Amino acid sequence: MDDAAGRTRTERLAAEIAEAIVTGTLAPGSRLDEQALADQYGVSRTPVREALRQLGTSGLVEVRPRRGAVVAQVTAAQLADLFVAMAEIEATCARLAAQSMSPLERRRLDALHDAMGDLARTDDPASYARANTAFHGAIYAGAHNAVLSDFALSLRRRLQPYREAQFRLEGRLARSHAEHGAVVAAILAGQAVEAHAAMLRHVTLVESSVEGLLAREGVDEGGAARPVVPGTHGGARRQS
Amino acid sequence: MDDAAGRTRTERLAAEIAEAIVTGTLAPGSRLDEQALADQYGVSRTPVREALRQLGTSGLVEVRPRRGAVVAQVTAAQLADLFVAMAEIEATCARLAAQSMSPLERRRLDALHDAMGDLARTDDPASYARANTAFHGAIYAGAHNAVLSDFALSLRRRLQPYREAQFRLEGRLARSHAEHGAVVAAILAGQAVEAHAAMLRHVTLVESSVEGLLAREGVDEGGAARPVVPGTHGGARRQS
DNA sequence: GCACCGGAAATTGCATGCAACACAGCGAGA
DNA sequence: TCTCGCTGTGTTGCATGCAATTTCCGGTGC
Repeated sequence: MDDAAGRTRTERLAAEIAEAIVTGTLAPGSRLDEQALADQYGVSRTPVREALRQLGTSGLVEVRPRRGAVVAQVTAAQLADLFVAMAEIEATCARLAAQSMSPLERRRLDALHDAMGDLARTDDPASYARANTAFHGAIYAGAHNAVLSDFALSLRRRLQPYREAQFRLEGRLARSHAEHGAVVAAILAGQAVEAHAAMLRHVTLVESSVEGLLAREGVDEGGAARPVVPGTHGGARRQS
Repeated sequence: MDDAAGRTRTERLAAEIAEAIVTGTLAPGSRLDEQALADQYGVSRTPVREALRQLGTSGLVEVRPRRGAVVAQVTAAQLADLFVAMAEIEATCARLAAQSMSPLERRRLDALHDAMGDLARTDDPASYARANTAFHGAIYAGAHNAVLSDFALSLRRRLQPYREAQFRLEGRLARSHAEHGAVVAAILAGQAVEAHAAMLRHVTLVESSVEGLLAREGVDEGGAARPVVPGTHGGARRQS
């Protein structure tokens, strides 16, 4: 368990806290008490503070000067912005990928897409979700632009709690795979405009699918300031 | 001078160091010694460390575990990535702005563009640069998407040292204004695709203009790992 | 009953101190 | 002469302690 691995405590803390937020263990809006976190992870407040600042700039937590940090509250409006931004960035990556992916990258993307077809047919949401991350990651990488791909990855992380549940929707896997098919076809053919459009459609559909889920969970979508709670994934343990 | 203004030392430090980097006072690659910065600003190492971490996540400085922080070195390849990303994001914002700007926002954008015409004709690079920031900011805001506009602003900040010089190029102001004209026309007409294309063209032209400048300053553009130094703007003072 | 105000507890912001690691310089051996 | 290892110095990482601010809570006046 002691995988120090050369990294510093601050880094490990940032990673662990981020993980806890992304997986839903730390619910949005919950207070991040420095001393409590320090006790919990067996360190002092200093590395905790640095980790929180770091997560603050990346948007996962909100640090209010002299008033402590909380897990970032995402309102419906902000969630919509995040999804729109995600869709646009992904679509841009897809367009660039269509223009600049190497033949090897294209073959690998095609193979990955094929493999996901099997997962969709056997209806294995967990495996599909993992492969889905790899699929989109391959397209980010194929854009050959570190800045865009970093941003896409960070957006994906921030949206993680909200998109996980949707793969369990009936038939979502098959539809997702079909949408991917359009993206892959356009990229393989080097059709930039089509790749952009196909990806934009795909991610927008994911968004509406998530919105449907949230609405079903009783989230008032019109309300502006009300925070959106992601679907509960496993026990949301709280520290006393 | 003591404008504490409720903000914490860490925040002010982060802002000041960022300013120093953006304006070129702190040259890329220069070491950021914690104790030296602490002495320079009359604080202890703790807020300096936190500020550096913060700037680290936003990409302005590079923090290497146990090896100190340096002002982010931007290689030619990374600079190209930054400009491509900037162009794509700006173009996306322009497309969204064309779709969703309010009539009031459109009128203001038009007025701003008109005012910049005068600045371009009287050839006032400093004022034009300020107005230019406002112009692009108006388009980010017009996209009505906080995530995209934040990202665009942060990219703009990171590229600031590299784009400042280009307004001094002969005739660049007039050309910039003409390119803006195409963007504004498309946005006012609600033509999303044209707005995207016009903005992409504009920012790409800025990029090639900057690349021309850098090449003239003797930067080996083919070399991968060699860092690019921005044009010197004023006295690059060093701390002893 | 409600708003306002003052004091105590809690929590953050920051300074300081110590230990661990990185890097430079020097000397011994091949 | 070159390489390797050792030691010393400087810097970073982290723990701890104190001061300042916020927040909570009870009391008072309206």
